[in-house]
Amino acid sequence: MRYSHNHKALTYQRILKEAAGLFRRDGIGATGLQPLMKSLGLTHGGFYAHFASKNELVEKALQQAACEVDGLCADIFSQPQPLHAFIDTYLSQWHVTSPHEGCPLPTMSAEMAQQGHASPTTDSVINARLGQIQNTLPGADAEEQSIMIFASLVGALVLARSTESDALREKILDVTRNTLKQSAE
Amino acid sequence: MRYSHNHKALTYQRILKEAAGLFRRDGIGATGLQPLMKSLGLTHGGFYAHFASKNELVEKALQQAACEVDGLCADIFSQPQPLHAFIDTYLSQWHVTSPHEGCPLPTMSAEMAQQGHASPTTDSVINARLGQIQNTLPGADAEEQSIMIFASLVGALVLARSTESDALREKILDVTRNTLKQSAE
DNA sequence: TGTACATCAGTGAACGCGCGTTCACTGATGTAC
DNA sequence: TGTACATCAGTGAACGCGCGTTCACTGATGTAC
Repeated sequence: MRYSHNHKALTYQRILKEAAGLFRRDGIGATGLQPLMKSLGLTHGGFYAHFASKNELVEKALQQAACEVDGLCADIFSQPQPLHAFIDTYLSQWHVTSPHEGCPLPTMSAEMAQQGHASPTTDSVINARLGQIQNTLPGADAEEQSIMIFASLVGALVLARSTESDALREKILDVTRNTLKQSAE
Repeated sequence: MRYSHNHKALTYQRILKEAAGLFRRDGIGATGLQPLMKSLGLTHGGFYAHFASKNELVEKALQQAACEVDGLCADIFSQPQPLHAFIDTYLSQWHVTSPHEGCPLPTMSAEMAQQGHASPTTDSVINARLGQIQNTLPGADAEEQSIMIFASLVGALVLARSTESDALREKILDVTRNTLKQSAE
């Protein structure tokens, strides 16, 4: 082989990682394969040595983003993260201004659904988040509570990212954060 | 003048209405001006007799969508709609499958924010919905409650539209609907 | 009433551009002898 | 150790296409005489 035995696998991962970021930050449709490959110092023709089509990349990038966020949500020792920490992270300034590193549901999955390319990965990402929240809840209605909490988090994040006024954005984040945390005691 | 004195104004409104629907259903980037004009039986060149650019249309279409939804939310006698009715409408099967007629926040505003084209209209749409909910609430913390309720609605709608599994979608909608309605007594 | 003219909403070809995709090619490498 | 060869990740020109935008134009109309 021309390069080290895992050179191609490394390039594949670099493409995946970059795409997962750009798709979430700029949108899938707004991210061209040409600029994507160029940002990695490669030419666009080589893309098809790694993926059959842009659609395949989109699917794989969603999985990649899901894994990144899974890792981000689990703490260092793979213990369930306390609920208040998850809430703080999900509604942080960082998450609002860093969609390229954040939850792919309000960005990639929403656009994929709009284009009629729903993916089972989306459901598994939703279920992963719900399960993660559920694990921190004691009661019998933990599943219902987890859905309410996560829907609030997603909605507040979407609204916060859409607002132009800093005051309105802060109010949405603060109120949602505080209400969720105090209702969880 | 060539046509009736308000012919141009009518065409303007037809473009606006069609765009407000397509932008919400397919996305702004995925909606071309050529297909848009063609779907009205017009040619694309005439577009610029009505709007200076696609960006101007986007801004005006967001306002149009906001007005449509305002009208949809207010009841016939312009009385505030009962909260439970608003919740039922926002989380209805109809709203999930008819983004072209629904709230422009999870569709247009989210994409506009992603593209760096935040609009004051978005903030006013958010404030309008919050105010509408607030009017149905008695307590002193009506503002906080309205934010929590609306964030939950937006999040549940975004998640429901993204899911592939009917069961998961129904569960998200049902749980959010029921929990919000019973917590509002 | 009949004719000439000015208006202007809408036409459609053309512009440069970036898109996703294809493909004949390159050239640095590991392998075989 | 030295040379010839096969491999194959990456190159870059080219494809047809649709995009947003421009512009010289058409032709049905209301108005003026």
